[in-house]
Amino acid sequence: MGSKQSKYHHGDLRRMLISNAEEIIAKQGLEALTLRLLSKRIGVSHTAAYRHFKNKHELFCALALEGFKEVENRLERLKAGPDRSPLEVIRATGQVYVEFALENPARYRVMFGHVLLNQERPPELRQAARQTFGNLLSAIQKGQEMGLLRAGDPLELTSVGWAMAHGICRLLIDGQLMIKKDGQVSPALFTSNSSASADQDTKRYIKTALDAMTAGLMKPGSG
Amino acid sequence: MGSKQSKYHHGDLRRMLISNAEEIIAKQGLEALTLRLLSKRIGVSHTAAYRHFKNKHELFCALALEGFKEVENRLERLKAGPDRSPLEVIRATGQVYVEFALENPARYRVMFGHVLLNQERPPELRQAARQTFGNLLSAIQKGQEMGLLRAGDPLELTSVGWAMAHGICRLLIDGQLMIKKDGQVSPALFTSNSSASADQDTKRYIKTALDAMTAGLMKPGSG
DNA sequence: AAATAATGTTTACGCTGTAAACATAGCAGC
DNA sequence: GCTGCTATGTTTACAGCGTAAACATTATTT
Repeated sequence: MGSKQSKYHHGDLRRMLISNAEEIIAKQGLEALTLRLLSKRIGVSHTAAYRHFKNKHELFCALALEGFKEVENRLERLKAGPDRSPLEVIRATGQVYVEFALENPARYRVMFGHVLLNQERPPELRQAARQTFGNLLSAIQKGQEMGLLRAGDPLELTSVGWAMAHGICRLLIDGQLMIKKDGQVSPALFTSNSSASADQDTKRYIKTALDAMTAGLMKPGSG
Repeated sequence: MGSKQSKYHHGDLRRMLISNAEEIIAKQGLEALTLRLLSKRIGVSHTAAYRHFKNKHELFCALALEGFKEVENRLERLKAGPDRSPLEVIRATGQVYVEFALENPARYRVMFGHVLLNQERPPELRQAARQTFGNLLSAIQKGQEMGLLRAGDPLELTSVGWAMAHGICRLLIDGQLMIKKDGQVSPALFTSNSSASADQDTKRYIKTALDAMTAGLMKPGSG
């Protein structure tokens, strides 16, 4: 497995495929990722990837898995901090999601879009997704036990919270929200193409959205 | 413009392209829509569409426009009914969105996904989108004036409400939520591919989600 | 050392969007 | 009623895509 130049055998191709794919989708977007371009970029024949992934879908699954690991890392850091109330945890979890999405829009789209859902997902990926979801679930369960949140099936309520956070992420990363320099928020569909969003105001929007999300999950009348 | 058979000139191709495209994405999904298949289906050469649309993007824009008109129709029906409180209007608007999305998933994806945003949108489409958004906006403004909703920039709050409704739609139409026959909700990413969702329980989920959405928009402490 | 497995390349196929050149039909002005 | 113009088709061509099959080379196992 000579890491120098054995010419024929690359030695570390799988790793390279994943990391280069991530760079491509980060810089050029999801649809810019083609197996042929990816291969050319690495300097390998355009079918070499097929020795490591059955098809493009499997590459996507691998990318998604990396993404879930990354999210999990960030959430771990949260849990390592001081103990917090379930409400704070829910909010912080949402924050982590949104931040991750904004920093990795295409990756987020792979993980939570419909791309993966057309075909079968490998068990590791399903496990990773379950674990990520579990973080929010347990916080919500705790919140319900303490009487802070809406009653009912915790899975359902978690899915509701997830939907809200997801909606915020999607609108932001799809560029649907134009947040202008004067602080005005307006849907991009309205406008002509001249995306310019002020970081400061994006933060304000996220704050309001997360406030509304947590408030929506709370037991009515406990605001 | 003989509607019979002039062989060469089709006479009504533009209309046919749009309606057939809608059928394709409704039945086979968004990525099944190719200009070549579409042309073949209509019985016309594979470049004929280019006399009516500059490229595929323009066809998408036309599809989106039809979608916005349809949503607008449904919202009109709402306004034609008895007067309602802003909160009821907001809720009903969300309901219309979610129902439309569930009935027209691929169309919804065209309208609100990132597909359209990479390239310039024609003015009519922007206007239609603005009008659709305006429905929610005016309800929210009214609700703010009446002191029912969170204070602050109405555009921002509307975008928050929109994000929540959008999140619900996306999770549902992307098949991210497995709503099982026993009423259990769980993310599809967890599971193996065997989608079976019970209609009844989907309705229950939507109800909870819309409850949470409206509650999230309300002024804290007025629950 | 020989056999086998892992990992790469070459070639080929049918699909895609779309540009360019050409063909036909309908309409305007004389 | 002929002539040209414009709208709307078709044909041909090209580059890029995912991926299957056959082949080549290197690594590993026996």
